[in-house]
Amino acid sequence: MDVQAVVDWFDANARDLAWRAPGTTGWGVLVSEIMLQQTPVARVEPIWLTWMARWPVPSALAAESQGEVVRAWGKLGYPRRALRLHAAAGVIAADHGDVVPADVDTLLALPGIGAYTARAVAAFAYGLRAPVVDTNVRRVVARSVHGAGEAGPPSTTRDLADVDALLPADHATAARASAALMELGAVVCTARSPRCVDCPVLSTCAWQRAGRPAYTGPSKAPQRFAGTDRQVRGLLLDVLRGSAEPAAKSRLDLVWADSGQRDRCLDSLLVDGLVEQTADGLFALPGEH
DNA sequence: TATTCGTGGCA
DNA sequence: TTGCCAAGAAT
Repeated sequence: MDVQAVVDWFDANARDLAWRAPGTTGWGVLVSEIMLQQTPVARVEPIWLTWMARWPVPSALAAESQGEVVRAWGKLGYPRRALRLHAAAGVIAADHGDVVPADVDTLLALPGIGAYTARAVAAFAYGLRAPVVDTNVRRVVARSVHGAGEAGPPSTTRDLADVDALLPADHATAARASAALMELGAVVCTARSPRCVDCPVLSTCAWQRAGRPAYTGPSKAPQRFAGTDRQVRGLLLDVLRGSAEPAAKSRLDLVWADSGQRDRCLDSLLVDGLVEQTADGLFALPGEH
């Protein structure tokens, strides 16, 4: 595919996202990438702005209690991300001079940072050539290169190689291309109702040339939520987020009727370190009592 | 490799 | 109304 065409399109059409503002630090990029995992841009932006004002450097976040960080995470979802980011900030402050590393392998060693986030930070914060593979890029490659309606099951090794083959040699342009491919998937080459009329690589798209065939690969497991432990954990944690003082179990019991599931979920929150029990048997966010 | 882990908007 | 989807990581 013609990656340069995507970069040119990006130059003219990039969204004006808060973390793309000139002067955003590696820390700012890292926080944005963690928050954006499985979470829409619109929900992240206000929280990110709050965090940057409150904790402008890793050591500032690391000095905060876990509970306060979980509370400030609000309803972004997957609150273990907040705990892991807090832990990563501690390592960055202690071992890396309070500066987010630029090296992919060093980033990968930090809690909560995986194959995507490590390369996203290297590319977007430091302008390095690193194949950034997220759900958007996987879809763009599946369509424009492989002619498939959507990406098949992820394979880090194969996905990285696919994107690596597309990136130009020099760091700055490659980093720009990584951002451009993601943006194309997020704005034009979307999962449903792709806006192909606006696509900068329409003329060379393998999926388009094949007549936009429907996806034929294995179907992904349906993503349920209602009635799951995820929902119950969310309800339990929401009580503690909204409470300045530790709460009695009787208060937590109100959020879900099934006591077996309720207790199992509370226990898993304790195991995860998202909730702590005080000496007098009450429940609270960690480190706040 | 397949599951688990929140939350909410939208077609 | 409800299933699908949203810049994944850890296990």
